[in-house]
Amino acid sequence: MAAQQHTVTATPFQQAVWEAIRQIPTGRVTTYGDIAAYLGTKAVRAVGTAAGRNPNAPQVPCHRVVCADGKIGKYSGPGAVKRKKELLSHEGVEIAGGKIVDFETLRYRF
DNA sequence: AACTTGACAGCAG
DNA sequence: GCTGCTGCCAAGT
Repeated sequence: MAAQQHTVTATPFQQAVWEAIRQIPTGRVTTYGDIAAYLGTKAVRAVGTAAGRNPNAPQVPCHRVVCADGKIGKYSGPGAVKRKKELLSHEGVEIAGGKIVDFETLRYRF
């Protein structure tokens, strides 16, 4: 009888968000709003919250998720935003003035 | 069970 | 063009 294990069962919503982010290929970016729309909801805030709580760091490239205006948004850890810029720049996404260059072009569509 | 917070987005001033 | 408020939904306290 298996007692309830301490398995941190993330809610279906969270898993859906991580799966959506996981589909973003390298050198590509998407917005929280797009993910929300892909999930069929308007809860862009909830999507952002889910991304911040993402325990699958390398598997879920949440650094490829930015604001709808092409701004970087936020990230977790010290020097978070700066690190996010570096990661994106390293993947071929050019950033200028804290915003993505040719954002609409690099924007990935589900 | 209720209130507050939160990795946003859109519109008004 | 920037700042501020509102709306959205879920998770945490």
